[in-house]
Amino acid sequence: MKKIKKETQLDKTPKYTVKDVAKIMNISAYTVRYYDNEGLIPFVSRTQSNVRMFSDYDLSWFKTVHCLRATDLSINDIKNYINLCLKGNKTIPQRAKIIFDQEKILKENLKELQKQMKVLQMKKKYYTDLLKNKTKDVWNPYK
Amino acid sequence: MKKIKKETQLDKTPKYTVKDVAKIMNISAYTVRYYDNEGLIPFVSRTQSNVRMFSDYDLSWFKTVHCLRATDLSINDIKNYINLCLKGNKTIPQRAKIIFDQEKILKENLKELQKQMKVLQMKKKYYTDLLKNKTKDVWNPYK
DNA sequence: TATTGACATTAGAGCAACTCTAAGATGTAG
DNA sequence: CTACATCTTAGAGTTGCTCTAATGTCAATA
Repeated sequence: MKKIKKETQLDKTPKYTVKDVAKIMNISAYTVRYYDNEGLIPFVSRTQSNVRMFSDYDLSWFKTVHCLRATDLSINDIKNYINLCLKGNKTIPQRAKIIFDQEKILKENLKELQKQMKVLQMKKKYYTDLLKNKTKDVWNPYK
Repeated sequence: MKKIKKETQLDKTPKYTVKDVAKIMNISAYTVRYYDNEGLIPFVSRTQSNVRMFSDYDLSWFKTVHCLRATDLSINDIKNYINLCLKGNKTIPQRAKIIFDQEKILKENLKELQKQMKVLQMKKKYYTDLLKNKTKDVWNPYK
C-alpha cells in the first residue's frame, strides 16, 4: 500500500484576541488592527459582539506579513502578494518574482547596514580612546 | 626638535551645491535641504543669491548624519548628538553613550534582519521548487 | 440591580521622515 | 531679451504606524 503524506493543515478555529496576537507576534495591538483593516489578513472572524478572533491560520498570515514588512516591502505590495496567494497557482510566477526581488533588496540592505556597523565601530573606538584619555577630542572623521 | 603631528583639518571652502551633495551622499536633494533645515548640518554657507554651498567639512557632517540615520537614530536624537559635538569635550561621556547604545541597537537589528533573510530564503526555495514543478502550491508556512 | 473595571470597537487626529508641488528668484546661453 | 535650467521657500501629501476619544460588551463586586 502506498503511503500518502497528508497535507499540513493549519487550524482555523478562532482562539486569539488582538492582544494575544500582539504578544505572540511582538507587535502592538494597534498594528494588529491596522494590518487587519488594511486587508492583509484574509477571513478574520468576529464574535457576536464584533470582537476579532484569530486562528493559527490567521497567525500564519501575520508571520508572512511580518517577514515581508521586516524586509521593508510596502503595505500595498504585501496586500498585492496576499491577493496573489489567494488567487491560486496561476499566480505562482508573479509571487515568485516578488519574493526573489525582495531577497535581492534585503541582501543589499544587509550589506549597507554592515557597512554602517563598521563606521559605528570606528566611532565607538574614537570615544573609547577619548574616555581613556588616550586622545584629544579634535574634529576627525570618526566623530 | 619634537615632531608635532598636525591635526587633520577639513576644507571649509564652499564648493558643493545641494545636487552635488545629493549625488555624493546618494540621497535626494529634498533630503539634503531637509537635513539642513532641521539644523543637522551646522554653519552651511550661502551665496549672495541665497544658494546653499557646502564644503568638505559640511560633507563630513552629512556622513555622520547618514550613518546615524542608517542605523535608525531619530532626527531629533541626531540633532542632539550634533549639538553635543559642538559644545566641546565636556560632552564626551554623553556622546559616547549615544554611540555605544546605538551600536547595541544596530547589532540587534542586524540579527533580526538575518533571521528574516533565512525566512525569505525558505520562501525562495518554496517558489523555486514550485516553478520546477517539483511541488504543489498548497498552503504551507513557507508561502 | 447598579455600577465598576477591564477589555473591545471605530473614526479620525497626530507623528516622523521624508517627498513633492507651486510660486517665485536668479543666472546662463542663444 | 527671452528661454530654460536650477535654485529658493512654504506648505501639502504619503506611509506606516501610534494614539485618543467616544462608545459598546461583559463579568464581578457592592
